[in-house]
Amino acid sequence: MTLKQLEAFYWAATSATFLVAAQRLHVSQSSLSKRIAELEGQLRCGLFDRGGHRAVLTEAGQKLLPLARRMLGLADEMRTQVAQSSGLQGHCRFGVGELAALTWLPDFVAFVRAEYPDLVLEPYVDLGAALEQRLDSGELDFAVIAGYSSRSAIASEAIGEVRFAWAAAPALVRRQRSVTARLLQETALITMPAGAGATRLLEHWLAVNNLEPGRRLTCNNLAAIAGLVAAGVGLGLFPHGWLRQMAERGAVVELRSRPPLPPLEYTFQWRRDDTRGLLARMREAVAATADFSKPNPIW
Amino acid sequence: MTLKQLEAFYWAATSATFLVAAQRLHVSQSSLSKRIAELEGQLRCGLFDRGGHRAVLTEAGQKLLPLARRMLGLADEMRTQVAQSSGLQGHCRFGVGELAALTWLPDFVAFVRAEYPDLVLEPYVDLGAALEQRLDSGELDFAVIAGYSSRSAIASEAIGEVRFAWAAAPALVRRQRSVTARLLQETALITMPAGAGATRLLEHWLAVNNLEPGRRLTCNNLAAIAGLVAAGVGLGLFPHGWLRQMAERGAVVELRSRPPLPPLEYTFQWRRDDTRGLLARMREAVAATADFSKPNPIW
DNA sequence: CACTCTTACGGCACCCGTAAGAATC
DNA sequence: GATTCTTACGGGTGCCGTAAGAGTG
Repeated sequence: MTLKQLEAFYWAATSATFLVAAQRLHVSQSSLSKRIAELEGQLRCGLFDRGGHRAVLTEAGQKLLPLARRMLGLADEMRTQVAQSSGLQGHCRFGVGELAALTWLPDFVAFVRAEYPDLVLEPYVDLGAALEQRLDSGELDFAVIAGYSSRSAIASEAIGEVRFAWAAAPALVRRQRSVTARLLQETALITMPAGAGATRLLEHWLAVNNLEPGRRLTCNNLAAIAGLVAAGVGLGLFPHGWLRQMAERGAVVELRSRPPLPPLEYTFQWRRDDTRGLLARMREAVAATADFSKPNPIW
Repeated sequence: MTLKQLEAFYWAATSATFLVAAQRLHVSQSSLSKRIAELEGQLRCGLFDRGGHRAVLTEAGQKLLPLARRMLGLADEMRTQVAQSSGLQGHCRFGVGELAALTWLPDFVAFVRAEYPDLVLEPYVDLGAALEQRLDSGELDFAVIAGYSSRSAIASEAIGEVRFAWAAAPALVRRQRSVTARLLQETALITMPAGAGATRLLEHWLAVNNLEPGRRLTCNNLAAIAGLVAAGVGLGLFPHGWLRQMAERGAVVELRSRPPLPPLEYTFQWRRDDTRGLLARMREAVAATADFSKPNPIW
């Protein structure tokens, strides 16, 4: 019996498929399968029922799972308590919403690289809904996205909030500086796809205020949206701090709306059953760098 | 980091020397040393201070030790709770006093082999005092010997008692059937070496009753002593049940003493810091077979 | 047919044991 | 010099990844 086997078992048991678990551990799916088979041989009892389409834990496997979890937790504790390399090591795969990817991500990566030089970060950018699903399936260690998760297996903790403001090209709105029903009707509204936090926020605001935009244009890339807005294609929605920088260059002007958009709450989300010390450290690191409104330095 | 490394560290830390730990794990001392060095490399911190003659735990090592203990305990738990081979496996090295080796040992080995077919037993026969020392140094997992240990690191639990009786060749005592001061003076007293449980019991009895034997003859082999007694060389001391069988064949006769010899208490002894499930099982097995008075079947 | 897991197999890396070396008492 | 631990070095085993196979929905 080896730690590798137990690690393979743990991730296989808590991931959607063996393949997902294998990718997480950075081994081939074949290796992971063999590690588990080896463990089953050692314990002389099946841990997975391979009858169906996907392998599912047997009774013995379910008994073993908490033990394996404690075991890996102990291994973690050894590394952090004893190792004088006070840092974490290994890989950490996490999800980031598009907006956070363009504002907060560089700070976060820099912070973690300074704090834990031996930890390899693997950010994955996608919509919040997709990230939640990947979190649930075991592909990600954590995610930083807008709103709270509705899945019971996923825990969410508020980490910060972002204030959004409307933006448009100066030529589009001339001297107008507020969002009116008529403006919305006459111009396109450029947003992230449904499922993105900012879009959910916007939809809610529109419904509550009984407004409807004339044309909708969605794009899954916030930087592209900024370009579209600056080009006068339509109205956009951007974090406050970011928008200010764009406005200073005269690329866009900021518009006010009545009522103003509520702030969008960002949360740190992780699997409730994942008790590794890594997560507590990452939560701290996220909180320490939580400024989602900051303009991206490349702009 | 592997379980083998942690196992090596644990036994090295709790044994007198690396060599003892290596013998316990059935690997070469070189391998054990390298496993530990490897672990130190993984944790990036020294666990042993090799400055002196023997390696001694550093502060980090002392912090790691309880974690390693819990880890190995968990591994044990996995094997016993999950494995359908309901039994223990691996090696178990234990100490037995000479007397118990000739009476109780065969029963015990048979019992354990039936109950735990995958467990390899390695009995080591010696005097109680020597066994205690080996227990302390980490060479033995447990010992079954007379009396309680005085070492603080060793725990003792009463397991059973043995009643002794005097024996002599019929020709030596003629019609006399009791041990008198005169008989003791005139004939030799054949005992196990000092340090054996029965001998300690006897010394105490002699001192309390203010008696002194004429000649002493010690032998470290109880079977040999039986032969000597049967040959009329002197008086001997044997477990009650065993003596009865010898007496039935007419080889010896049983003598009574006033006051009679008190029973000799046998204990199961183990290292207080050894919390493996193996030990609890072995304690049960010892208790289940605790008949130290039974005649040896080979007689 | 797409997906998931297992089996076969060649290659490389790691770990073991023997034996010699360094250091302590 | 005896003991304890480390280092050097061949040899074998075990593990990995690629690729093909078997079974399910």
